[in-house]
Amino acid sequence: MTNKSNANAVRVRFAPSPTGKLHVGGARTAIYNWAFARANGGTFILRIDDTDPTRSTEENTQVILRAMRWLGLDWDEGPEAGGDFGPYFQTERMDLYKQAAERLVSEGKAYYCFCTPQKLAADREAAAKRHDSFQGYQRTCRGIDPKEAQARVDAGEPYTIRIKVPEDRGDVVVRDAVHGNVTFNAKELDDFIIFRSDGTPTYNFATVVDDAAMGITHIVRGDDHLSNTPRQVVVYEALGAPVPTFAHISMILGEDGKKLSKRHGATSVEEYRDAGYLSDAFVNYLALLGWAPDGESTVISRERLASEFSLDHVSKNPAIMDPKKLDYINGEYLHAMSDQEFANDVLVPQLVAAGLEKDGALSHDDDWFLLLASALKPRTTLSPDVVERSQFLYTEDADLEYDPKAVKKWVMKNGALEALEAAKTKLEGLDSWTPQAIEEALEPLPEALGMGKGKVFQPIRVACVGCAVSPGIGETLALLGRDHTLARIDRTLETLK
RNA sequence: GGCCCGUUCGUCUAGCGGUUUAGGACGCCGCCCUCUCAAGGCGGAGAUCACCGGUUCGAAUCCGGUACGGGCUACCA
Repeated sequence: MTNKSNANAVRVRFAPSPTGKLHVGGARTAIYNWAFARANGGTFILRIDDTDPTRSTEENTQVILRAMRWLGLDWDEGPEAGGDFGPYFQTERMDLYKQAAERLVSEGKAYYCFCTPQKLAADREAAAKRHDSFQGYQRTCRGIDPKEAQARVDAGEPYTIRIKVPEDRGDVVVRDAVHGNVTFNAKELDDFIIFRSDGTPTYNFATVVDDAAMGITHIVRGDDHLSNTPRQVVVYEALGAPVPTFAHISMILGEDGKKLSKRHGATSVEEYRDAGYLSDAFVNYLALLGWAPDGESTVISRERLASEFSLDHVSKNPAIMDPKKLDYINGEYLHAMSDQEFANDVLVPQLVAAGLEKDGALSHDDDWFLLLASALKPRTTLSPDVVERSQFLYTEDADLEYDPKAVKKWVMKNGALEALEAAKTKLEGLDSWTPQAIEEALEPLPEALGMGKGKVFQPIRVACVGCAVSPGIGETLALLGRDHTLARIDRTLETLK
């Protein structure tokens, strides 16, 4: 038994803020974290960063957990899973942040600041007016004697806590698995606030305290955080914690190349689920939006993703979401299913959801659903597609609506009457009502009538389906059943006479 | 304003100094199959590798600059 040494064990985390639903960008970040953990035999942690009490809700947390489960991204530590590094909600870790901040103050690595928001705004404005290249905090309170500061705090004066960026820190090099080394000069970093006057930690502080405490080794997150990373590195150093490796991944954009938003249509994971996308296909598409194991693969299994994923093949530039390709991949997954799987997992549930079938009291036997599944599967891109294509099988003969164009093109033509009558005669005499039997019965008709195949089969199709599109004529009529088929042919013949 | 990041077919990408007339996939177009629609098979169009310089015998690949796009610079995350 070979055990990876503990020191090298990969620990990654996905830390969404429950300020909204899980959107596609977040989902991809989660997928990369998950895949990286799995590919390296590491631990995948889910942490809820709910330090913003005004925007975080319990409902959003539940939506995120549900989305994660639907995506199939199982987490080893986190809400519901537990773990040795909990709690996994930041709101339950408030004491930790306070202790950490106060420890830094006592060690002289952070200090109390009494500047009012008004003063800060005025300073900023003045710096801008001077065209000062540095427009951050002017370090007004940095020089206050610690004893005096403590006295003011004790006297009840409002304060924040700011990190003390070391004067001589020089270049801060962020080690990034996607971007390589990114160098920042510490001089450009101001002494930013790590603890607010209301007693809550800021993101750049809380996230570092947690990532350090949880032993996170690789931070995979959106590249909107790259510019903040040197600040976080300073916090790691103040805390005396090892600095993890980073991997900043790009944004996902809408078709117009702009940030994904409502006007692009679906942006949340659950919207895609509800639209009928398969979890595997969705994960597949998102994983390959910014990562490629090679130049060839388009369809990649979850297993391959979980074994081959690596950070150094993650692309640096933003990716535009392509709904057409997502549809294609979804179709690939659908078509790869067996007829039985398709019937059980896609067809019947969709028919039930649409109200055409009743769960537990299906109107047809297994063979019928299997036949319908085989007929519809190659024609399905999104699961709900099956409903519309099955509709003609669930409509009363008398209520079937006919597409006027199809009728005009195929039924109101010379020969259609003869074709329908001949088909009727053939079908009436059939003793086996299977696709094969039906096709064999109809197959000689075109020649016998001296007509093209389309001229014969299309009127039958339109008569029985109501439109010019359906699976093969044998399958279509077999599914419809003899009685309905003949009734519909009769009804059409009626109108022709 | 300052700092940081990015830029290969319409889109996702392969490419890590010579094997490249830049490969694959989606989409698009055409053909085949065919009773319709799909699926499937075959083929095609589509990228002066953002631009300008430099390094090199040789650059999409390395370096510099420019342009354009994005991020950060908050008591948001």
